[in-house]
Amino acid sequence: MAFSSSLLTIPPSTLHVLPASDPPYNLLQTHPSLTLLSKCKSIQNLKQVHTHIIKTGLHNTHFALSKLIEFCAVSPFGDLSYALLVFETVENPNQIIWNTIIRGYSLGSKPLQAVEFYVRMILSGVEPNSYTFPFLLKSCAKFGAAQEGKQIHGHVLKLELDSDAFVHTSLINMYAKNGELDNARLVFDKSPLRDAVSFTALITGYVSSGSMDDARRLFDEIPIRDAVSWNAMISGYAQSGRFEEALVLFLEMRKANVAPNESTMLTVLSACAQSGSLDLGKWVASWIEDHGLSSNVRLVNALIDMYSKCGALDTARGLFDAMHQRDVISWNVMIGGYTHESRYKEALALFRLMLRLNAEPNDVTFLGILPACAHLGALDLGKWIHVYIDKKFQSLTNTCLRTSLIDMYAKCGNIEAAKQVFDDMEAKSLASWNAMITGLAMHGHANAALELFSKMADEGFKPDDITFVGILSACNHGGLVDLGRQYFSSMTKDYHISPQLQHYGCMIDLLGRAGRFDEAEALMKTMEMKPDGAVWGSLLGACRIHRRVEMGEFVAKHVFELEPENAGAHVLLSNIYAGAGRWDDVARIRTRLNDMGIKKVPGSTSIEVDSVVHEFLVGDKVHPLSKEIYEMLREVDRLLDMAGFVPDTSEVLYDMDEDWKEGVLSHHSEKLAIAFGLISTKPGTTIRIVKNLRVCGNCHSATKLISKIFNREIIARDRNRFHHFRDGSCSCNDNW
DNA sequence: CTAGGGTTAG
Repeated sequence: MAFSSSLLTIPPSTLHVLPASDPPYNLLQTHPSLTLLSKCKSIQNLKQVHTHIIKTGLHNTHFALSKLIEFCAVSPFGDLSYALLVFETVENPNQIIWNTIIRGYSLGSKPLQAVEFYVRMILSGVEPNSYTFPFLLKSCAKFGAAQEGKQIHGHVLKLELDSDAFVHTSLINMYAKNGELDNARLVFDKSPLRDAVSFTALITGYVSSGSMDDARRLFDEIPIRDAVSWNAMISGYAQSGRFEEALVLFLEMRKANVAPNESTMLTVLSACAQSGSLDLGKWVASWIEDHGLSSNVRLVNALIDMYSKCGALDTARGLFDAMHQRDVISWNVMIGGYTHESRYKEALALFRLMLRLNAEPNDVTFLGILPACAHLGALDLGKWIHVYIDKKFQSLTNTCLRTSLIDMYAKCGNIEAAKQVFDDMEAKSLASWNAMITGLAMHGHANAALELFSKMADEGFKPDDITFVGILSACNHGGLVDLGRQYFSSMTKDYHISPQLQHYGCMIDLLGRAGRFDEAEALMKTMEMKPDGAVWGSLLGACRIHRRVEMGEFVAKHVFELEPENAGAHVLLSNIYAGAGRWDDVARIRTRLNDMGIKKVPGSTSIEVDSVVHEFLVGDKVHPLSKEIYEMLREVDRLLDMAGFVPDTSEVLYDMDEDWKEGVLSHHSEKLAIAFGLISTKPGTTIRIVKNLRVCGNCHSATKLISKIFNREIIARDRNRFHHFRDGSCSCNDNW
């Protein structure tokens, strides 16, 4: 504490205040120097006015000096240190001048200096008054200075100022902000002063401590509610996730004929956004227009956010494009909207526009844009952002941002870079550990993931359900059946985490792959929830690996029941039939798929070259370098053929979609992307591709060979995991 | 010269 708190226990002296010796008030008030004061926009302006005041002899008046000090201390264009310089020149400053300096401190970043100044005021013999305490108490509230606040409360009582409405409310607010709700309540209950303002101060205390029901009881007692009281309650509900109640209260506010203001609408729009209440959101939009607030940046930002979260992204973009002025939040909201709706390419495009317009991105921008990089595999852009963050946010140890970088690097295939960021982090969060463990799991580094898990415990972190999804998927991708079982049981027994669908999914996938169908089935029977399509689907995949036709039929029935449109499952079943040479059944499925009009999600593969993401569909001929790509493809096939590669046609049904008719196996999107990578990057460069579906067996075998023939490391992400192809083999050990 | 709220992005 910078001041001795014993000073505060000095009873306030009763020295009288110096009588004012100023010329008549109205003469001064209209003095040109003082009119100029209010027009000052910088400290330079202000110094000129000060000079003028001195020249005209006004500096001998308390009034002019107090006005000057007030401006310096309170105005956003002022300067508190200048106010102090002027203060020191004042002979016997009066109460107003002392109060103004205290007020100035209460607004600044070191509000406790207000208390130091207050002590100085008392020691100089000037008695604090009803104006002094609101500033002082605000300082204590701002700084969380509970002890000082209590002592100051004592002074208030001694001076019998607790009957002043302003002081009274300030006391309630101070206690409420310092988390001493009981004291706040005591002050409130003891006084007959019960206006909307003091009610609201206490309500806000309850709201911020999460006691919405206490807040509501008080709110219902307020004799006359003003907009601020309504806003406090509405935002309280919104912040505690009770959006419906927030919106209902807003409607009641309308019924009570209390005019909403900008704050009300910001809160309401946020609640609409989070609860998907598009209709009410639209109503607010017209309210904003009717009130001539269409160029209010904050309101329009909130509208954009509401529209994009309610699924009307293009309406949001229309508003965004029409804005004359935007701030960083406008950007961020729009980018976040695209990311949220999985429109990653548009998110990146908007980010590029942002940079072109010289708008400065901030941490929130990157939290929106890094997941988009991660999804698209845009490693170059991700790296650029990493450099940017290191340059601009060096001093800032933003754990979220670092974690987002780990996730981006891992999902873009650069697990080494992810590890580097992780190791360099000063303050790790549970999310950071989870991102790293999940990343290692995706890359098939099962043992590294498990090692990190034990290290995590050593450093005092408690794993959560997400950690275990990572751990179990590590075991799964590494084919570690025994360890998988152990971790699964440890999760419930040692960590008391009840398994969710994802955990069961990992385990059943793991057991199925290992051919432990009985055990997988037994585990499914213990599930307290119904297995979803993904769980049955992974079992179906296991049936394909182990050529279990009958069980495959049984399992597929369950998948079709849950997800009749799941084309992937139909394809899997047909592959199972194809594996058994049951071509009639293969044809039957093909017909059924056509009859049902089920469209297979088209396979697409993207590859980033020179910071541009190129996307390929099967048989794609729209790329500007299409001719060269297909030339390379022919060369690839020729070399594969020479190396004795025999295409595996057992999964040929992958090609059954109408659009795929012309696409033979060799024109799968991953092959196109690899061919493009081969012609557009220097020899020896690692090729990184991202596929939206699972890699087909044929492409997997072909890619292994390509990595050897062309001496390239090829890192491929499919919808489940990573494959590192190198020198003719793959990191997944053909287990995927 | 004073008190209560809201701050849309994550």
